Amino acid sequence: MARYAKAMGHPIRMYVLELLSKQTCCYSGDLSEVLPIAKSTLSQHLKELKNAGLIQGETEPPKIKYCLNRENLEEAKNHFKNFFGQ
Amino acid sequence: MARYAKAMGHPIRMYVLELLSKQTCCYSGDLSEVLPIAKSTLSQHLKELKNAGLIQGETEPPKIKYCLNRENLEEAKNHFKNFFGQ
DNA sequence: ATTTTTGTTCGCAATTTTACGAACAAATGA
DNA sequence: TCATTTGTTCGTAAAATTGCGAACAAAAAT
Repeated sequence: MARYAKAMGHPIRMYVLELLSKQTCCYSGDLSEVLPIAKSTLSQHLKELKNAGLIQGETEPPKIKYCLNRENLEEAKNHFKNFFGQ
Repeated sequence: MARYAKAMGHPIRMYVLELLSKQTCCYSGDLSEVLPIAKSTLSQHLKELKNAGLIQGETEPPKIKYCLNRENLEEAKNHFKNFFGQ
């Protein structure tokens, strides 16, 4: 759970997650246009979200389509639900 | 929300929070006995949890009784609930 | 064949986090 | 009064995080 929380513990990453929870998928290029950070920085944040298992990237050359990792997100959800209580 | 998540993003801090959610309150001395870290390190983690608004310490000389900050925890809960959906 | 688009990786620097022990402060107990 | 208990703060060190631009790679478009 701490691992999930840690990944969620940055505004940029939280922004990405919330966006994805609203529109199923997105391209990192779209994010890059909106977010006030360098492409390389965004790439790192996406990598962290991926490593934490919260998102997954489907390569769709030359772009990459990012989606939530529903399975792990469900697991995370249950952890948080359990902790906070209902 | 990222702020709450960040505070929850460390195993020691998560351990403290889960303990407090099970037994309403505890003394940091009790934690110190169980956790494999120095007192000063524990003190720092508790301070972070306090700064994030997740716990509060009631001074009960010479000890300090720590409890969850129910109000803020409720706020955090709602954020997570909202994010994860139900 | 080149150029463009898209995104990653590589160095690098600055900052933050994590952790420790020593020193300190406050209240209690002998 | 002096020692003990409890916890914080300080200084320090190592590691991780955050962020950038430059260089790179792969596919698409011209």
